[in-house]
Amino acid sequence: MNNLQLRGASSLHESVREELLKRIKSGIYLPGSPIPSTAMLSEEFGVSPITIKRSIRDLQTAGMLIAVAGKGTFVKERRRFLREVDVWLSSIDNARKLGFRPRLQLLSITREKISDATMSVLNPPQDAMLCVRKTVLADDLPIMYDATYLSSDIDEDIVEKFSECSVIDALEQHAIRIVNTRLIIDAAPAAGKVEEIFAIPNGYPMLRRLYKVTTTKSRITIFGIVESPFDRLACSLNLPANQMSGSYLKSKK
Amino acid sequence: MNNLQLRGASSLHESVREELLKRIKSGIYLPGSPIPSTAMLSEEFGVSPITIKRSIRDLQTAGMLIAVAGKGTFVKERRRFLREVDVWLSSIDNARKLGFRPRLQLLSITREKISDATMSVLNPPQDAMLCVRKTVLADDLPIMYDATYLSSDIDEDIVEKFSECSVIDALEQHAIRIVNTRLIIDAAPAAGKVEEIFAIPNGYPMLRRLYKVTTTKSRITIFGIVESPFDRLACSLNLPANQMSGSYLKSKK
DNA sequence: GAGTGGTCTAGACCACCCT
DNA sequence: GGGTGGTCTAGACCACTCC
Repeated sequence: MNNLQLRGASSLHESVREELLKRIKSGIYLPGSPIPSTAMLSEEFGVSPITIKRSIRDLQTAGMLIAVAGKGTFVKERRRFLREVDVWLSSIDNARKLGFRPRLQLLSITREKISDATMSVLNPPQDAMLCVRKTVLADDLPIMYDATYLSSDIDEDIVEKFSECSVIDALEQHAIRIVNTRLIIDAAPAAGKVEEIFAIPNGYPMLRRLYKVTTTKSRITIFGIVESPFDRLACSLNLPANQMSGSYLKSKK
Repeated sequence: MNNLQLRGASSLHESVREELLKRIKSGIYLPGSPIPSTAMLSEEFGVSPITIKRSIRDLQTAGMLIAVAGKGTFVKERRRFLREVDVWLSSIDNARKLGFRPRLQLLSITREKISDATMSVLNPPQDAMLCVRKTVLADDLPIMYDATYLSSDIDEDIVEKFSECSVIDALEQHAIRIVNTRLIIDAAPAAGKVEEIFAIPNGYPMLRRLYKVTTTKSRITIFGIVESPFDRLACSLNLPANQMSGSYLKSKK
C-alpha cells in the first residue's frame, strides 16, 4: 500500500511529510491545486488521519501548503518579490519594475509607542508616535505589512501623504532629502493582525526590515517596520568595492 | 483553577500558548530554566496534556522554547548576533567586535552542484563545484552554517585556507581583491544537517545570506550560503545618501 | 524506577463549503 | 448532506535522563 520510510526519516509523520514534499517538488501536486484529503492520504499511506494532519500542519508552517477549512489543502503558489534594498526605490516602484501590479492599502493611523525589541538597536524615541499602518499588495496578494512611525508633531498634510504612498515618495513630494537609511533585516514571529493578513499560522516568523530614515530636516526622522512572509519576499543588495569600509581595506593589525 | 481565554485567542491551545508566552516575557519562566512539565501544566490549566504539548510545540517552532526528551522544556536563551553586512568584516571579526568568542569548525569538503532555487538569481555555474561546509560558533553556540562554493580547478592551498577561515580572510591571505559582493537575504526552511546542528524542528525557516563574491582574478568567483537561526542573528546595514542610486536622486519621470 | 518529552492511535465534535 | 479541515480528548507505548 505504501512506500514510506525510504528517507532518513525517524518518525512516521516525518516520512509522510517528506513524501508529500517530494510530490510537491516533483509536480505531482501542482501549485494552486488541492492535495488529496486527509482521509484519502490516511488510506493511501496506511497511517492514522491524525498523523497525516500532523505532517500537513508542519508543511503549512513551512509555507508549502495552505489549508482552508471546508475546502481542502492547497499547494502554495510560489512567486517571490526581490526587494532591492540598496537602491532608493520605493517598494511600489520596485514591484512595478519587476512586473507586479502593486497596490497600497491604508489600515490605520494611531498613536503608539515603538515596543519592538530589535528596534531598540535603532534608538527610537520613547514617547508615543504617530503610527501609519498599511499593506502593500502585488497582483492583489499581500506581500508587505508596513508600520511607519512619525513624531507626533508633524504636519497633517505630510501624514496624509504617508498614508497614501511609500516613505520615500512621501518625502520626495515634500522635497525632503534623505540623509541616511539604517536598516536591520531580521525575522520574528508574526503577531496579531499580521497572522490574519497573510494567513500565517502559529506565530510563524516573518522576514522583517526595520528602518530608520534620517532627513535634512532634523525634526523628521522616520522609523518603521516592514514585515513579509518569507516565501513572498527576499532582499537583495550589491556591495561594490569602492564603497566599502572595514578591515579588508585598512591594513589589518 | 485557571484564568485562560482572556486574550483574543479562539482556541484552547492558543490561549495556553499566549499564557505561556506571557509568563516567559514577564520573567516568570526564566531563560535557561525549565518550565513546568506537561503533566503539571495540564493540571494547572485543567486542559488535556495533549493540548499543552501542542502549545509547547508551537512555541518551540517559534524559537521560544526548547524541549529535551527525558529532561524537560526550557526557555531559550536570547542573545542575538548583529551581522554588519555593509562592512567588509569577516563574520569572525564581526563577532569578536561584539564581544563574542567566535570559533570555526570545518564540517566537510565535497564536490557538489548548487541546487538552491533562490541562488539561481545569482547565476551560479551549472557544473559541480568544490563545497566547503563549516559552522561558526559564538560562545560555543552555533550561529551560522556556511557552505562556500569554489570552482573546482582552484589551487589546493587556497581551498585549505577556505576551510580554516572566512571567505574574506582567505582571499586576503592570498592577496586577492574583492571587486563586488552581491547579497541576497531571505529565509528558507532548514533541511538535513542544519536541523540537527541548530536543533531546529520541522523545516522551520532559517535566515539566510546568499552571496556572490567577484574578485580581480577572473577565475575566482565565490558563491555561498550562510544560514542562521533567526533568533540568533540579524543583519544590519547603513545606506548613506552619497552612495545611493535610484529614482530618488535622479529626477523622476 | 519515576519522571520527562515524543509518537501514534482512536474517536468525537465543530464550523465551514459546496451542491 | 456529505465533504473538508480544526480542535480536543483519552490512552498507550517508547526513549531518554536522573536519582
